[in-house]
Amino acid sequence: MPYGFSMTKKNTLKAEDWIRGAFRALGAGGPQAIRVEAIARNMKVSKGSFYWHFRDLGTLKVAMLEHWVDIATFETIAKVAQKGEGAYAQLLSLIALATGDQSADYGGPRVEAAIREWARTEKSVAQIVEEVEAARLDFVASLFLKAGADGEASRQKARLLYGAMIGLEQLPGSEPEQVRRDLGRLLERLLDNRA
Amino acid sequence: MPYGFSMTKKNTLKAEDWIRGAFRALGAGGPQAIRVEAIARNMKVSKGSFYWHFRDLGTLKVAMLEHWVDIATFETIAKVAQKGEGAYAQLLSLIALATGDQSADYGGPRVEAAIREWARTEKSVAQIVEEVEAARLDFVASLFLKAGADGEASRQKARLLYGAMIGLEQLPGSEPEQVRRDLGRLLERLLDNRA
DNA sequence: ACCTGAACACCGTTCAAGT
DNA sequence: ACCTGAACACCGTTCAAGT
Repeated sequence: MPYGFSMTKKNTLKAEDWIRGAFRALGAGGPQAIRVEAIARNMKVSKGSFYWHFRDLGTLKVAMLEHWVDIATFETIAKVAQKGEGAYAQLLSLIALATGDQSADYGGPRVEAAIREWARTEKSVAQIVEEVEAARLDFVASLFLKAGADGEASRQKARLLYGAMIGLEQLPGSEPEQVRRDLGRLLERLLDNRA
Repeated sequence: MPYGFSMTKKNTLKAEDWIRGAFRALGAGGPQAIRVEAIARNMKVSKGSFYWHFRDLGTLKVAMLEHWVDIATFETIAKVAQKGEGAYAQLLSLIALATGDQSADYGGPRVEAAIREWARTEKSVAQIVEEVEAARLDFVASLFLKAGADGEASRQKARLLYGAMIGLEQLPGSEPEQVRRDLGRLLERLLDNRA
């Protein structure tokens, strides 16, 4: 059995498994669904287990946000940057990363929306989201720059593309493929140096 | 017995008594101290009583904020406006109202600070506080206008006085009389039309 | 090392029953 | 009309005891 799929493996958890479980709860039920007891129930484990891995609920939340910052910003940026096939291909793969992976453990549109909702009610979270957003915009702008736009135009195009990503994902009933197609079209318009 | 002081009266409460109890909790323990059980304990009454007066905790919170808007804005403004002894006296009585009444049931610096803290974590509250702040600034500016300042200067002076009120009150260990004296001095400088 | 299970001290909400 | 008291279904946290 070469690839260790998910063969029910062992039943001992790591802190990361709790973080994964917490993200599932966040994506499914929003920020206030991050509760020790409920997550434990879903993981079919006693809540006492949680306290072996974390000091308390606050620590888990901080860990979640750190994780999210890494995955949702740096790791994604790194993945796209490593493709190194030119700006257009990189922008396309960014769109794919941002719209896909609904089943992803730590991310995907559902978690993104939940974190935005979280930020609406907790200022510490709002601050983190703001920073992530700035980093993402900078990165997208850098790709447009590489594609030939000048400084100001690249930031403008980045805002349009990124704004559309957020907005389209939050449109009720928008399917991932639809969103990806729309974003692809927008991207073409933005790269098309007319107007 | 002409004046009904607080002769332990009867023991039947009204919705308003719960609101008063909730404000005491807010002033003493901050926004997250607004809990049915804890307030009931302090009022020496069963928490079941609460549910005769309010549908749920959320309803109480909404009622508190409505009350606060009335008291902290319109009622104060009305009180000051009715003095009608000229702008200077009105500004002084505004300062007295804003700095005094630490023991007030629904207001005073302590509650003001707690509500500001509440606004930091709940956006609906933040919005209300913003509106109240705008109304207060408008009113203070109107007094400076009446005192002879022109439009822009009156708004500037209003911001300075109101900002100082908030800031001085939050200074750790600042006594009400000290704050009132400082604000009085600032007021003189602001009315003094040099500079 | 990792987890269970029970315990503790809280919550909000409901509701029959009392006055 | 207003309140009590108990009940229910939750919480977070701790900790001895198990493996």
